[in-house]
Amino acid sequence: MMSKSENFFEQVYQVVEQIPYGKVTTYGAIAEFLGSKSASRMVGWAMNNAHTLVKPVPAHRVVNRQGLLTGKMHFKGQSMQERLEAEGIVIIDDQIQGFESVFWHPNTLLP
DNA sequence: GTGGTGACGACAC
DNA sequence: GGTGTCGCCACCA
Repeated sequence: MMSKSENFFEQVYQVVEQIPYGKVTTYGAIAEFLGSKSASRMVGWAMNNAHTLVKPVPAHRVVNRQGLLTGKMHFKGQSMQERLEAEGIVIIDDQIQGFESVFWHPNTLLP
């Protein structure tokens, strides 16, 4: 059968792609949704691997628990901040303003 | 097969 | 209250 390892990453990609426009989520929230809240590092690593995916993943909508654009350095072309601002999100000093207002929980996918 | 690393988070001191 | 350390799981050398 298929490797279970892909399931974890697959879940991360699925959740990230389901992030609605103008909303953002955190690594910890995704990790928690997957069942391992402490596996936030794995979520970040999944984003790194998402780079190799054929399917586009809005990784720019994923920030750390503080609402800081920690992974912006990994983005090519336009900055991560520009993309978020284009969605109506206000960012000052790499920090999302009203982070709680734009914070989207993966749990929203559940009924 | 082992060790080190990583776009983080929470806890201990 | 800031700093330091561990934990989590998967990938690379």
